[in-house]
Amino acid sequence: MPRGVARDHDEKRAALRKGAARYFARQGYDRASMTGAARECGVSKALIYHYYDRKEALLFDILESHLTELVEMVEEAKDDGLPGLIRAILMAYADADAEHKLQIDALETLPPDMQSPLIALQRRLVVIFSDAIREERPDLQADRLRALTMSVFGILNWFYMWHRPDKGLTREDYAELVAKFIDAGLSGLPD
Amino acid sequence: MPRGVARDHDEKRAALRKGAARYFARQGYDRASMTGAARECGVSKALIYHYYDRKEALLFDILESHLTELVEMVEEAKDDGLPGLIRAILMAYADADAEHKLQIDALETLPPDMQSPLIALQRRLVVIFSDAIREERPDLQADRLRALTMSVFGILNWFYMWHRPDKGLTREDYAELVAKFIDAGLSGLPD
DNA sequence: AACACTATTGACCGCATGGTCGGTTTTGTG
DNA sequence: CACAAAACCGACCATGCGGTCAATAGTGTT
Repeated sequence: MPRGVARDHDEKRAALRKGAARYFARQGYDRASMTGAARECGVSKALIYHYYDRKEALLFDILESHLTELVEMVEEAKDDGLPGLIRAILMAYADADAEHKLQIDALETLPPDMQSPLIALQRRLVVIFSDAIREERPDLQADRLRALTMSVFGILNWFYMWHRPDKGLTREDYAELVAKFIDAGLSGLPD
Repeated sequence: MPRGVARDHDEKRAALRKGAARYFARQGYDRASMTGAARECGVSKALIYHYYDRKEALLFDILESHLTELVEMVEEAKDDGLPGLIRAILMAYADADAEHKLQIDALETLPPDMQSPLIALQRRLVVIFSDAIREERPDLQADRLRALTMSVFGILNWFYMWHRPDKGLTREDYAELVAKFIDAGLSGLPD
């Protein structure tokens, strides 16, 4: 047996993921070209096609590894209650704004069979949050629980759209503020 | 003077806007082709270029007329307090999910000089909401006020991502629920 | 050292897309 | 009615893109 993949194969792939994610998020996945992604990573386009056989495969890898990490972090914070979850997810985005943006607006460009495992990961996040909310308000009907859960995700997912790291509240401060806001909203809700 | 534009010129343009918006939102603006938009509207591609000289001009018109309408409706509800605003904006989206989706994820594809008037319209919405929130909580510091305002927009803007018209709460029910949630959140917030 | 496979590249291809053009039909105006 | 411009179309063009290929350089294994 002559030789396997290089020892740094995984690191190389991770570097491509990171660079491509940054570039994809900046340009928008559809407008972003593979040539551009290659330039951003400092390699040739053909090399990317050595690691990934399609543009979609690269996007899939970016999203899957991001979501997997997210699920892990959130699962660890599962027992800290809703404020803990909010903090955990906002912190997990800290160095992954690009990946997060892609998750939101490029996932649907993938064909259905590539989407579904990613949607399954998203759903795990939703369930964890939903459970935490139900813990605070066990009296909520199912459709209201769902609506409130999605509202919380709205707050969280919108964050990267307006937050500028060098201006206004820090991530930590925002996590604290919004956790209190949501807590107060849930416990103050009539019914 | 031989003849001006047709009497139904504006209606034709509006129909193109509507059809194109639907198609653009479904496919994603970047993936959507002008040929496809033309097919959706039942006209030839060349005809669209008779009304709009670039793809971007069509998108701009869609977004501008949507945002203008939105600002109008929200301005009318200005004095109904935050719950009234929330209801107004959710209702305004009712037949404009496509336009709304485009506003969120295609605005940035426009060149800066086309973006800025649209951003100015968005900013008017933000100011109105921000004022309404300040009315409830005059004690909030500027950066917290901003953070909470954007959180409210997060909730509202995320709505179209998860809501299915034929399932779960109606728009009205959701507007009511989320208005109470936000109200409770604001008034329950310490400091 | 010899080998076999990986890592890496620049040049290339086919195709879809945004946009144009020349033309025909329709219609308001004098 | 005449006629000029608007309304509308099918065919066309140039460009940029995703993806391929043939070839070279590098490296772990025997």
